[in-house]
Amino acid sequence: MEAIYLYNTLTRRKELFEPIKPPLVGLYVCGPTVYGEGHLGHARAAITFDLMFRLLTAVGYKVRYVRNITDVGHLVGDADGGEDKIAQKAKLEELEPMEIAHYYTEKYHDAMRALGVLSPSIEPRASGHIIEQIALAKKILDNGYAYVSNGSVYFDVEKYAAHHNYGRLSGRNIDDILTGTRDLDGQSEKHFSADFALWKNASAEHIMRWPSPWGDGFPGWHAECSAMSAKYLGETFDIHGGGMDLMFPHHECEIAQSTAATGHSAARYWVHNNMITIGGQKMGKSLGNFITLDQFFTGTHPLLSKAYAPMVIRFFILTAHYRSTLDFSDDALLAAEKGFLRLTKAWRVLRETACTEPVALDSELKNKCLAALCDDMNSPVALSYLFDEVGRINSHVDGKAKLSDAELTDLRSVFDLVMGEILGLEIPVVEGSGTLAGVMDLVLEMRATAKNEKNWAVSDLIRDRLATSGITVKDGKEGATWEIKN
RNA sequence: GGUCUGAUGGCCGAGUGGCUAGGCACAGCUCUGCAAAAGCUGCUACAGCGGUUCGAGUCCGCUUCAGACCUCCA
Repeated sequence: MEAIYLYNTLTRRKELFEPIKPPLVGLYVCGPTVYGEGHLGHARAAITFDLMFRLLTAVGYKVRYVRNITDVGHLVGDADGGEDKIAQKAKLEELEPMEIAHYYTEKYHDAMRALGVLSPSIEPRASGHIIEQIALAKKILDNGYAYVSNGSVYFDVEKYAAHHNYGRLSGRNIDDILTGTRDLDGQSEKHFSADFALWKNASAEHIMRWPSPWGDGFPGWHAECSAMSAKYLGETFDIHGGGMDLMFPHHECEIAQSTAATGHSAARYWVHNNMITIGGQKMGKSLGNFITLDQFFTGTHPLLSKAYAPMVIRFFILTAHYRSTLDFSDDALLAAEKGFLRLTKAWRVLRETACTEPVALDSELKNKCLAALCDDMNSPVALSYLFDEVGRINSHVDGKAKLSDAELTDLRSVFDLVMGEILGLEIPVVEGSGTLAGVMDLVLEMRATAKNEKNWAVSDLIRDRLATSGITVKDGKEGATWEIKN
């Protein structure tokens, strides 16, 4: 099995990945809070860990990939009167909270499918695990790391910090956290503002509520991931992933919760993807500078010159390493689209000319690509190796430098494996079948006749009119071919 | 203010001290009736200043600039 190296946020260095019980791997990733449209940032997180899921699987691991849906418990503000995001939106639109959650969950799934993101092994919802979250809060209470206050349960950060290292994931100093947060107004339910809710008392008008030993309420945001990861992956598991912006407080609190409940932290490797920026600034809800995935797919945003195929978005994201910020611009996307088209054209050639039988290969190209991917998922480098082959493939098509059958087969299996199986890219569908294909055959035949008669006026007219309709004619050595420009 | 990251050619973006990442754009050439497509060739950058080293984009220090987190955020 290929050795995989991953950058572990916990140790701030690249480490050899060693699962607890090979070949099993437990992977937990924070999914979306379903109260709004998905944007490019959601795509990046999903694609990053989709790549991890695919890579681990491809090298032989048996992965249980758990990615949650947060449909309750995510507070708008940390103030004591903080309202649940989904409940707030529901009130605004006079909908049942679950209608909101359902609507955006469906939209999220649609977008993920389009982006080639595989469905995880389990996709648990926070609202379906209230019992587990109550149990977690109880256990932490029993262990003395939480307190009940006015029907809510809060995690006692100061007490926890006295025995454990609170802040080790995010590199935060507990003294700074505590001294900086002692000045609470007397109204607060919390002892310190750094304390966070494990369970939240629901006020009379609050629409999302469940019974608990402390009265009606709802679970705190951080509790769900600890509860669900423990339920499906066990008290300790291999990898926990998520966006860098979740490092603090969310992931820090998760570690504290698990440690307070079980005596040890749950995940061994913490992996964080970086942000998408726009004009050098983080793309995000709070800044209001995000572009939704629907807008990309339809081209309906002032910053977009056109619609982009989901696969182009995926390719664009994979051209950067997951731990670097990736700056979005229409120009960058345009460039990515052209590059992607060039790469997939070569891939299509391989699909059409090379033998379909899978071969056991140990080619240099495959090894190079796998080595790059296994080195902390360096997708841009793997792609650069594939690009190196495009010239050879095109020369072969031009008849300038023939590739042997063995070479073609080898190239095809590497492209299928690396581009398809691991990077999850797909060749865009060309509607070159059925009625249209028949008509095009006829049109190109007529044009060929005109060309033979040196009737350039007619042949050029055909070509130009087709171009107006979005069809590009390309004259090759063995006759003309066509494709739909997208 | 605290903590942490980063600064690479026209643009995007890799680079684990030692020969050219790659893509897009651009220029020239080949092919072609013309064009498109494709191929070939060219384009050698690492914020600034010091230091370590036989050798630094890559390590160390300082400076400048940018960003992230410290509230919700993928």
